[in-house]
Amino acid sequence: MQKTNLKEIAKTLGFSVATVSKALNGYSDVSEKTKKLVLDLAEELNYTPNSFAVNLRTKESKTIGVIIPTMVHYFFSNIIDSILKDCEERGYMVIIMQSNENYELEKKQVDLLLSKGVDGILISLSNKTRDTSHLKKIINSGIPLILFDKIDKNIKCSKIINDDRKAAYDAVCHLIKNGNKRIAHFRGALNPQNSIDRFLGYKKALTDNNIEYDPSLVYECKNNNRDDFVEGAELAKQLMIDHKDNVNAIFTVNDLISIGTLNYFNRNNIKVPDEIELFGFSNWFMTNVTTPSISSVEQNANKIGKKAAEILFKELEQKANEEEILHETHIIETELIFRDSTNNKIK
Amino acid sequence: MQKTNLKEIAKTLGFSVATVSKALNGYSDVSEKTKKLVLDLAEELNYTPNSFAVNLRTKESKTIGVIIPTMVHYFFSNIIDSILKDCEERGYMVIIMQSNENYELEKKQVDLLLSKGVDGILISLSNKTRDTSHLKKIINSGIPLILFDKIDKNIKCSKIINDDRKAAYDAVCHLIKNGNKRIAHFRGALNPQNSIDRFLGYKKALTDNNIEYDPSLVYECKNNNRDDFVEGAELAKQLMIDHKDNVNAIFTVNDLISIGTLNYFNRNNIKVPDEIELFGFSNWFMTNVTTPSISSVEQNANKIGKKAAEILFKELEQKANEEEILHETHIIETELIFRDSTNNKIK
DNA sequence: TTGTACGCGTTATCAT
DNA sequence: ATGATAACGCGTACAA
Repeated sequence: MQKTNLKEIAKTLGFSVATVSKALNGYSDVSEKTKKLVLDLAEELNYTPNSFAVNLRTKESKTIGVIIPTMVHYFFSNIIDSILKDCEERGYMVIIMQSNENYELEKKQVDLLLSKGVDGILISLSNKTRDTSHLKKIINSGIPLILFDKIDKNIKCSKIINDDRKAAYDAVCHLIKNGNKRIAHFRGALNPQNSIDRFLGYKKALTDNNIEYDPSLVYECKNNNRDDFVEGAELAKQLMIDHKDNVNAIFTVNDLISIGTLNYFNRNNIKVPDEIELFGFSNWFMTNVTTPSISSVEQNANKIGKKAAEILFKELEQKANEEEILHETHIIETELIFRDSTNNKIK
Repeated sequence: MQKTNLKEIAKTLGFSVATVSKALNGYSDVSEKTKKLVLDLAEELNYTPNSFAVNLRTKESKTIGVIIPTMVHYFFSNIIDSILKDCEERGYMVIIMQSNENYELEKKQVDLLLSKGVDGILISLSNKTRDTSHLKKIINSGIPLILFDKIDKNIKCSKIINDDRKAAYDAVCHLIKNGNKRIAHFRGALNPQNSIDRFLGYKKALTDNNIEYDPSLVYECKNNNRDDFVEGAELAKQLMIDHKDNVNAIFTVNDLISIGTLNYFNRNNIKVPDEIELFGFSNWFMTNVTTPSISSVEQNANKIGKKAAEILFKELEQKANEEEILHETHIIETELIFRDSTNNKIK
């Protein structure tokens, strides 16, 4: 079964290509009879327009591009999940690329997407991205760009983020309200903005509550992803060596580190939350099933993805209508999820 | 900065469009001088060919489509990960769609991909897919189709799979060699082929070792994904009620169920592996960090993705050369990973 | 209501 | 070595 085209249909029906095209696209200036004739034959021949030609003609591809650091991560895969669903409903397709936290790759991928003629681009920047010329290139091309989660504040485009600093602040305040004064922080690497913001939230919570900030209680996790578990356990061990009886709680930059930490405590008979409380970040579903379950921060990844898509389509429409495009920064609310790794008398 | 095209370059340089095109595409019949002239100007103007036009002309899009049941799953996200990497290297883009285990959606997505003019399609079928007319449509369109993991044996195309039955067989044989005779199986839902095959492997291992198959030792997990943890714990509880002192080991259809099961045992002071041994499936990284760690089956998701891409590109090339396309079924080897939830004296 | 004719940007053939 | 021209399949302004 070969693909038919307008010419074929026109020829067998004795009409012109133009009439057939109009009939198929629901133009009003075509008689009901011929319209039906055309539609029926098109149906029968299983006609689908050649998108290459349509793209060339209309200059849009009904395709958007997404660049993320990695796919193999529950946070990002959830974001992608909702982006896909949203785009699907609107008849758009999604091209996904992974930067692998590699700036050069990210740059190359932007070029690829641009050359491919996508209608819009969503990016969560790699940790190594400093230079943003590639982003400016997108904007100069007149293609809507939305940054999410890992953003650059100086780029003139819409952004969808969590308020990491506030979320961390709230989590640590909860630990403080529980009566803890010596609160450690297993922070992320030094560069990523999220990691910085969570650290700053932690610090501010302390000072706002008149607790002296003690740098020796802050440990840095350098690894990524899967190794976080191991590093969480190692840091827990080190923390016990350094501060044994002088620490009441830990706030970790992500859940896997928390789980690693918990694992160390469980193995060494250190009672959570009685001897030490634990607060994670991201509300990965596994935190709900550890023993004890771990309190964490829900980031609402699905909402981030959904909002990102929503704003993109809004800008696409504004562009089509030649309206002015006003960029927005949306802050997706986070929630504290209280579980058994913290005392929760006061909420 | 507006997009330039061949006409622009040709005009400002005083050449014809044809010459410019040739120069850019490295044809030999163009003088070095003009070649350099063209390339320099193209560079300066930041020329990139309009892919819509290229697609229309060459009839290929350098884009492939992938349909999977869900993105939010470590197995699939790992497969996607390696597909993306492979395609990237070859300058191809990847459109990803999620069927959400919904047949109607899967069918619609195939149509979308076809209408979009992708050069090839990779699919892992939804559990509900019985009718395969949409797959035949792909084949009739002359577009290479590769099925992976969740396949339909009757479709004439290349396939990449694990040998689930053998993997399950091997795992259960290991449990038997450890001296266990009463081995339970927490199987998956009744429909999916993987779940059936793992069950059959379990059963065959028993009979091959002269152990009577006892249906009351087989429990069905009906849930998907995240709830598997909870169901694993519930089934463990039920198993203890039903067979308390008359069961030595459990083989579960996936790791999350194993983890749920382990969690129940840990909470109830049932020693793994001393009182009961546990074998999972998929080698999710979390099995390595539970206490005790859980023996599991490595499926080599990355190899599956990589091989799927490799075969696709091979067929693409064969098609381009008008060679005959011979479909292959590749079985990606699995490995037993022995950890602390089983006794491993004999391997 | 229908058809003619052109253009979208590129590649490829065939002259020159 | 270079260029004129057709073609890919479609949409649309304009003429009929």
